[in-house]
Amino acid sequence: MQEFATVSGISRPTVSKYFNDPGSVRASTRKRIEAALEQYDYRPNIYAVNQNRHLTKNIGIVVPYLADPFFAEIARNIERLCIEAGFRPILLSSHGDRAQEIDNLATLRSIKPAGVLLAPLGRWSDRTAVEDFCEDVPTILFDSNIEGVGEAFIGSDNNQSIDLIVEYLCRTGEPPSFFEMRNPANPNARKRRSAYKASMQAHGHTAHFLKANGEGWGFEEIGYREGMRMIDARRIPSNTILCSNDRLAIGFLAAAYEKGMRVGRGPGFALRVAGHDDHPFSRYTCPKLTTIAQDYSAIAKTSMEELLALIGSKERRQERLTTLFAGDLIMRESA
Amino acid sequence: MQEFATVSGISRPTVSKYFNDPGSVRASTRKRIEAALEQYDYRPNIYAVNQNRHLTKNIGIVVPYLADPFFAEIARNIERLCIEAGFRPILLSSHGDRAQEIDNLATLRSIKPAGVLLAPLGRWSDRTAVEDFCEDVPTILFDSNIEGVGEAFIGSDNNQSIDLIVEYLCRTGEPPSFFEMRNPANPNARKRRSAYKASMQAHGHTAHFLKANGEGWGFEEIGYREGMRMIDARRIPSNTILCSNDRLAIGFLAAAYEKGMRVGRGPGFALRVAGHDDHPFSRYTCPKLTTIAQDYSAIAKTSMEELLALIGSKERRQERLTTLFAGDLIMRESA
DNA sequence: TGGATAATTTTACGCGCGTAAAAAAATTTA
DNA sequence: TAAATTTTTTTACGCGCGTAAAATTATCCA
Repeated sequence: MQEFATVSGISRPTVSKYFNDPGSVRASTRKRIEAALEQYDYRPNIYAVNQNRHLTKNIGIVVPYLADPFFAEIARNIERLCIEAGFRPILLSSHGDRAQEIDNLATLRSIKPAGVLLAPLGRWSDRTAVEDFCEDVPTILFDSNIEGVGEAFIGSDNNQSIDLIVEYLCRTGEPPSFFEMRNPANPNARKRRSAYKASMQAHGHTAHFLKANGEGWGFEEIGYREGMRMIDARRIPSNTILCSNDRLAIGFLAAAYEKGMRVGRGPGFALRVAGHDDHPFSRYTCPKLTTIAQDYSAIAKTSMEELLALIGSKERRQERLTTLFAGDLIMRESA
Repeated sequence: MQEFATVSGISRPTVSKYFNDPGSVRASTRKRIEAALEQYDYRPNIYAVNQNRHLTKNIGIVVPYLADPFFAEIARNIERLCIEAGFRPILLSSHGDRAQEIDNLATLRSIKPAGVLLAPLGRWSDRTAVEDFCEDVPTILFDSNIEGVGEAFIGSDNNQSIDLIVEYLCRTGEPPSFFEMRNPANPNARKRRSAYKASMQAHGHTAHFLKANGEGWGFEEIGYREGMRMIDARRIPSNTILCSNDRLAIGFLAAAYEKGMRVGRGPGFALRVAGHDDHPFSRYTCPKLTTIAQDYSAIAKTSMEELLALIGSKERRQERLTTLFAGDLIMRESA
């Protein structure tokens, strides 16, 4: 930097100021620096910069499972917003694994990020570890809530969205059974379960659950395997099935196809199947999946804004903020 | 570190040595340090460390499109191997965008990584930018080859795999037409095209191409839209279709389903459809997709090994190495 | 037990930059 | 044009660590 400052005819501290905030130097000096910059293409050493800045310009992003295109998409949104705000995103995936999530938080700690956007594993998360982390680093939770942890939570309004699709299904055919994991790791899954139950009651029907055995994040496989089992066992009392998420639905649709059950609405169809999330693949299932679209663009935007506000204010929130976005019904052929 | 060294009764340089390589200090001192470590949980400042180490312990990983589960999976494999080797993986996605790829390389430059594993966009890559980068940073290409760029390329043997599936399809039914992008961005796609042509000739058939219009990385959408168009136009001369990759096949299958064409082998089926890559979703299509499984575990492993060797040797390779792995035929219901 | 060898300590410098304080210069305002 | 204000320069220190060289200590082997 000394060299570069010399050749551009500016003092080093001024050049340093420029890189921290180009607007903080006079317009004429800024021009001179930028002119020199094109000639010599110097760039500050990121490690030296971060060592001396107490607050880095890094923002950590943690998602529970990056191989799920849903999270890949939302992460991409957040990354973009992050860069636009002048920060450097550090994307980490927990790969559905508790230990990996803890590792990721440790990694982020060492990075000394200005803030973190965390979509936790949920029930599998080490609550204490996450809590400790949130004590030290300004963190905002998204997608999956852990009550009381982090400065804020931004997610979807499962009550609204489930009621929306239950109402639709009831209005246009038999009331749906609810296909879900027996022991869902994701808090959303449990919210959706109770939302389904409440919604069914509100519409004067009794809830019926189809519980899939299995652990882990291989939802398609579980949906397929357990779907096969249930169809074989004739355990399905309704011709309408609402799946807790699209990935389960994708597996279930594969099972229904293999069993020769025609999925769709209207006469000639044996089954209606609906999902939740508007997974990127849900428009290429057979038939295309009727589902709920989460507003992940809004979730990404709000999460980022909230985090930037938190970073800017330099102090923590008094009360924890919860923001839920409504989902949209995406009507396709499956229900 | 000085403080920590004092309380653990060791000198700072020795502690520094320990963190660079725990095996480089005497067993007794190692024990003392580790004991103190549990009490005081000190950790070296990563920025100060990287500033002073000429070679950081970072390894950059760039994939062209992380929302594609195929790349998410291979990235996860590489990340794991990276950590096991004592390095820190930095995962970046180019999101199918040329400018983003250039950005990613710039980001990696600033990180001063020990080495980089790069799966380039292919035809869309800025060859000069990638070349310049590879001059400065030890880089190994995987998945997509750019001839002459990087120290090595590790990928799949498209000639072998395409011949394998063409042979299978010819042996068990009508010889396949080849469904592909008209202007494929991916070098593999072009290799597969010529491999298909050669294989068909070798089996005494003439090649026939179904060329899909469209740009970008939305292969499912393109496969669906163009599949619909071709089926409508009755442009498909064979009852067997080999798709250049699984994502196109997923879209095509959705089109076939919607058009009421039963896909599968044997009597009663209108169409056979095969893919390539063993995409994570290919086992949940309707019907399940017959395809070629790339050995991405081997690709990940070899790429990593090659890079570590490169980093270890401190000098570049004399001649560029190319390693191709054979694919396996995955027989499912679609063909 | 006495060297030979290996490991550690002491001392010191440098990495590339942020940043504070005082002095100097440039710009704006009256 | 002189004074007030803003910006830049000069000077200097510190961040937390890697690492080199010489001196010291610990360990090993015969």
